[in-house]
Amino acid sequence: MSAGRNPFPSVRHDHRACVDHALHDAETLCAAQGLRLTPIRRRVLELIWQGHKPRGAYEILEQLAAEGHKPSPPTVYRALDFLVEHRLVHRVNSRNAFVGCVHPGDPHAAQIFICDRCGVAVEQSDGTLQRRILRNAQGMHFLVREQTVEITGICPRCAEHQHEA
Amino acid sequence: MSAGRNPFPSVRHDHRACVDHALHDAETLCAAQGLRLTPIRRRVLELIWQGHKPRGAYEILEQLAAEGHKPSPPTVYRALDFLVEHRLVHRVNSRNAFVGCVHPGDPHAAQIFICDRCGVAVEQSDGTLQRRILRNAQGMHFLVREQTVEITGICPRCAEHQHEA
DNA sequence: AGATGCAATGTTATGCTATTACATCCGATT
DNA sequence: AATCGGATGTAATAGCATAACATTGCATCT
Repeated sequence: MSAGRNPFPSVRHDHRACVDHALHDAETLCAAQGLRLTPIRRRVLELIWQGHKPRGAYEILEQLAAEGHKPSPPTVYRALDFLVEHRLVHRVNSRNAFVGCVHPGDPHAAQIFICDRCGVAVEQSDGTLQRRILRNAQGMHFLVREQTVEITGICPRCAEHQHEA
Repeated sequence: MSAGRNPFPSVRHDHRACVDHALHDAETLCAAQGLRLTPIRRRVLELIWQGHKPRGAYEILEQLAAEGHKPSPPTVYRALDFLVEHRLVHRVNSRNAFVGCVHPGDPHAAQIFICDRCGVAVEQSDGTLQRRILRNAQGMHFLVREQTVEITGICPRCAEHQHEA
């Protein structure tokens, strides 16, 4: 997945490795925690990892249907719920979509950067930022359950190629 | 609106003052910028400010219908688009809802704290936090268009009364 | 007045996102 | 075999948002 020190995935990165890595991590994590990575859950995770762009539930649904499974919405949403709950994917609220988590199982608070042009999303976990949010919350006696930080804009690759196309 | 130094609105705060203030600010801002705060836009803003809980578009729609207006979804969404665009309200992505902005017209990046129990949302604008996000983005050559920070949890009042109810 | 242009609103239909409620299946345990 | 619980199947519906096109109403120019 890496393409130098910029976390944005290069066009040329070995994406198969991303997928393999994600699935392997998921299997390890589920085995360790006694969770069942069923075929559907595994397949949904795999579809989410087809790229670095957040995928909608119905997009996944259609791909499964194209394969002959023809599941119904609850089936997909249940798989997504499982994956989100166990921190294998992040929900991207600003897009109503789901993207693979790069630190699976880790109870981190991610910051997600999403490109308006190409749709690619990358995740960062700035502990300092996270702590600042927690500190602000404490300052008003607010008990944090979840924090979501989503930043939209133009990714480096699209910025470079802005003159083209 | 203020209830001491904690930004969470007290049960006893003078909410009429919140609404009056918000509407007055909106009128001033629209006048200054040559924008038209039409009756529908004004009414939608007023409905959003009926409380400090984010309100859904269809919730607003139903209230308007109850008053005899019977608008259709696009009418409400157009008003909401206007209010969001001109920074009179914030969209709360994690709830698909809209809440009044306490710094109308100001191009700030807000952090919104939302109580899971009572639904109240309050807004903070921590410049340090905002700059940290921008700095992180710059670090990966990402051009920020918009940043949304939403924190869910339990507000101070609900935390106090957790033993009750 | 009449013509023109533009922003706002009305109207109809539809698309996309998500959940409720209930039935069935299947493997593990007793 | 009986039972139990988690996972999945199925049908219906709820909730959120927009596309496409018609109409209105006001400002401006002639």
